[in-house]
Amino acid sequence: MTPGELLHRMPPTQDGARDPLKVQDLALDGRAIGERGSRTRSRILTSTATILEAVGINDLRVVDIARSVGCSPATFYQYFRDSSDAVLALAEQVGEETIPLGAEMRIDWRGPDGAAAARRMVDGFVRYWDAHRAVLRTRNLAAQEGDQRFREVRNRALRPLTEGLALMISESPGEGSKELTPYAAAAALVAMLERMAEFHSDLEGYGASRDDVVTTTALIIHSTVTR
Amino acid sequence: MTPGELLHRMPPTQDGARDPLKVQDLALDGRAIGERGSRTRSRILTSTATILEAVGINDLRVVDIARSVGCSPATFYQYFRDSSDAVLALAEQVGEETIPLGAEMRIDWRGPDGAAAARRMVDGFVRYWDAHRAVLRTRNLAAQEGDQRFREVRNRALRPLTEGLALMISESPGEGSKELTPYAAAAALVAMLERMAEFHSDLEGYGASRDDVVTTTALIIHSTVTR
DNA sequence: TGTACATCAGTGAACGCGCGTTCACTGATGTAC
DNA sequence: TGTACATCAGTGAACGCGCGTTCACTGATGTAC
Repeated sequence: MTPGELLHRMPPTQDGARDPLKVQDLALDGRAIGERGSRTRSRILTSTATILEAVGINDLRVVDIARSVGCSPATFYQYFRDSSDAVLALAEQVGEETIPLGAEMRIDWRGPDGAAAARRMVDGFVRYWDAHRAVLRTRNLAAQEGDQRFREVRNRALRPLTEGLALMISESPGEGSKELTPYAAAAALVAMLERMAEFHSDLEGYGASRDDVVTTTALIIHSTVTR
Repeated sequence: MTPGELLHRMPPTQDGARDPLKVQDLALDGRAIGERGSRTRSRILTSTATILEAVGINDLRVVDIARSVGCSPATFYQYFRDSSDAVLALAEQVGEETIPLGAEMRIDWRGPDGAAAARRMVDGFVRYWDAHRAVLRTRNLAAQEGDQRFREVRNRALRPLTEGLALMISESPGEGSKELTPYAAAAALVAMLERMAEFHSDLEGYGASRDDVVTTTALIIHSTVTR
């Protein structure tokens, strides 16, 4: 049973207002969203992702999304404010998936499995990008353009990595790490990691395979964090 | 004397065609650009840069540029195909300025002045970004969106850095650098450098000063290249 | 020095496309009794 | 089991804004003689 269904079966409260915690289950015109509605909503999201991949955010049109879903533009506006709102919802979904990558950082990277753990993290991150390239690219572009909503979604998604790395650096006993500002270094490494994940296939044109990119990136991160 | 003036005083060739090397001095409707015209062209570029800074490329309108220059939109179209064409011209101008940064890489970074040279390079690069933030941001956004013209301009501008770093890594005698793919590592480091230059002021909110960012970034680059 | 001519430079006003968005409506589904 | 009612869901068609772009034109400048 979906949350939508659940809400649907709940009696309205005395003044007709709904539980504020469930406010996300209201359509934008104030209707409650039932099972059928939430299926439509996710079909819209699926189509949005497909079109986004094909044409990019600048040419993403509500009319095209609606056509590809097989509904009227008016239906789209029941669920989303505009096309960027739908993309934001996609970015939020996708953002969740970084959490498992944070697990590699609870291993001691100075230990015998350290370099391998770093490599697993990088490899996982690149695979994550390969799976969601269009949405992640768009999220980052919007964030870079200054859109606060997308910045927050991005920061939240990257937090397991950023904080994991910053912690490692700050706890590092080595002499070399004294000069590093942990948070700045972590931000730098994550920035590098993201760009490599985004563009690794471009580098193949210059003779660096996907594997080379992963190895190289992991090595830089690992050695910076454990120096 | 500007190239425009020079052309202006040249006699037309027999068939009325002009030297193809001077084709950039023709307006888009085929007229030759004289002194007055090239002054107008650069006023348009100046206004474009100002507006770009204020509103970003997505809200950059030909009409607004024209108004701010004090001319008609039709005049704009004498010199540029559209607003992105003007931004491209700006990006080309600004791109030239990375050349001096490449000089720091002709120093031996393993030597006593190595770490300082790396720091000077990073510091110079951050200052370069501070001076041209709006144009560089826009150039990179367009490049990331896949616009080939902007990719080329960006790659050309970064080439002194990318190639300098790749060369250093490939010539490095150290054991650790054997695992690095020089070109991939150079691309990774430059990516990191760019993002730090772009966002260093954002990091101040997290307690990392501009100086911390420069030091940290320089350290990561230096130690990766000389390991 | 003056005049005719070629060429460079700039423009006002409008056309028209493309898309976002909404309105007033019909249809589908669930529930109470 | 049937019927009335409330509520959820979806829509066709159109309005209208905002901007890119162009046309047919006037004005400015330089040059030949």
